[in-house]
Amino acid sequence: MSAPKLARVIDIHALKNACSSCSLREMCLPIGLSQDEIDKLDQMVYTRKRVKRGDSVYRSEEKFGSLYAVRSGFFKTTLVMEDGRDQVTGFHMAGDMLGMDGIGADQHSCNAVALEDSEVCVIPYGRLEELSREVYVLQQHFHKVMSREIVREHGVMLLLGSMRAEERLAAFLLNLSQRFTSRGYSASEFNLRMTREEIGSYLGLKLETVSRTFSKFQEDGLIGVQQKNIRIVDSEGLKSVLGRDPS
Amino acid sequence: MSAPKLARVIDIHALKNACSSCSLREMCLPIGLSQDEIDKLDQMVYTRKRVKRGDSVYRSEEKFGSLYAVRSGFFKTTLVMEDGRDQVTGFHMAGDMLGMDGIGADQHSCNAVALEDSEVCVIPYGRLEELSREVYVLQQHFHKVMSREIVREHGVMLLLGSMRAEERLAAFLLNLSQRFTSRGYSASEFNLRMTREEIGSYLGLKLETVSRTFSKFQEDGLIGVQQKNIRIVDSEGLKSVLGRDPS
DNA sequence: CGGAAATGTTGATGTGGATCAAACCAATTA
DNA sequence: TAATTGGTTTGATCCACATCAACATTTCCG
Repeated sequence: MSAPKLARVIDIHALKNACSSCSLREMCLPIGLSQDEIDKLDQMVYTRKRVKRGDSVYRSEEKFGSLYAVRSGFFKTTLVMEDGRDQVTGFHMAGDMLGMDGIGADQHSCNAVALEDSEVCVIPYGRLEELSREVYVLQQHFHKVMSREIVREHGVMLLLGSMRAEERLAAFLLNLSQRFTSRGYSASEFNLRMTREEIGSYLGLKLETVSRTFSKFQEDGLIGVQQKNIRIVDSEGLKSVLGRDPS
Repeated sequence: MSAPKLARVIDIHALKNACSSCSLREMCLPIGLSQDEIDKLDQMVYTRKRVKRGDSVYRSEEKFGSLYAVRSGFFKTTLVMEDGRDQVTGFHMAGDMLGMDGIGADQHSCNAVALEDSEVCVIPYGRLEELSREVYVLQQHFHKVMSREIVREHGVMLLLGSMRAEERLAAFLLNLSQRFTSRGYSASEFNLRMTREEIGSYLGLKLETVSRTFSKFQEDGLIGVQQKNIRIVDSEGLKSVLGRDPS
């Protein structure tokens, strides 16, 4: 009588951890894989890890061993200069992959910090390499994920190198909105998980400038701001902030 | 009498194009491969392409098909915004890999333009995928190359987001110097292949600021500048420009 | 060669965003 | 309910870099 019960417990546990039943499978590693192939993934991704707000998944200089797929929650990645200045290099949400910076030198080169209580799937890198030699679609997909990270960073470079404060913040909001949308959340209303200072650090601005610009957007009827809550009122207007000359 | 002659011509040609005899094999794809494996590479990299100064290897939106290893010469990669503003996202020299931005969306997302007459090895991406499924060391190496590109871009983000003009230029010069060194050229004297405007675009500065900062470094005895020729006089001094507060 | 175009330098002035400073607000904790 | 803490807003002022402008130098090419 107890054996079946135990079995069921294990089943439920397996189910909970499986890529095959993950709601993110369409935007995470399993994209395009057959059932067979996803089963292989399930064997590879055998750990889930909770990360409390403020804790990190990995830190700069730490030995690299695994990639991490964000299962739930919200992360920032940061770089720190010798003199202590630091910079946010990205914000990451469910379905995003973390840790690819570590492959090249076999140690991480940034910190991945949870901005709220979160959960990641641990993907042992050696296993991923193995499996992607066997499963073509997986190899292909993994390469795309890395490539897209490169392209994402290109975009940030453009933002930091060529845009004015208002453009940066507009681009930031539109990008967040788009990413929430593609995850099935509202495009027009969401909660920021990061502080003004973190936004500023990401955008190469000071927190006061971020705050002032939010206020200006609000006055101009583009958005509604109330602390961390953002409503996008006029998304076309926001878009038109990009690439319009200073006025 | 003519057969051997022809054969020799072909040999020389093959030799010229072969990864196995390439002087860059220690910093390009062949790193760590056995003779056997390099022979396979030779079959994959069967085209060389000359690119004249000003011409591009690929352009944004173009269909992606191959990666390119810089064999000789010097390149910049650039992004263009809708409104025409453009931004240099990198400078690339012998041994560097170009085109990885194209994998994710199957089309290139930047322009790769030769800053001097150059030569690239064409690496058909499908073949690279195939081969890296067979040859573990190649897979590993390719992943490292992509990862390092991510890390390089992190560095640029830090530079653009957190450094002042002098720091940016010092970091730029030190980086160039280091890359020339690792290719066997002088660490202390080299020729810039790009204009002040291109440097400025890369560093998020105007060309006038670049020019002024060069002059200042010269006055301070850190470098010697004569148009495109740069001599690094006091590399420790240059390093100390980084992360020192405005003075 | 010589003239035009591109590139680089330097000066004078302007400005977007940084810095400094003071409240304000929301969430905890006592 | 008050006190504390971390985050946000807003105003006043400052400065690093942009902009505008004039000129110098190099490169290109008929």
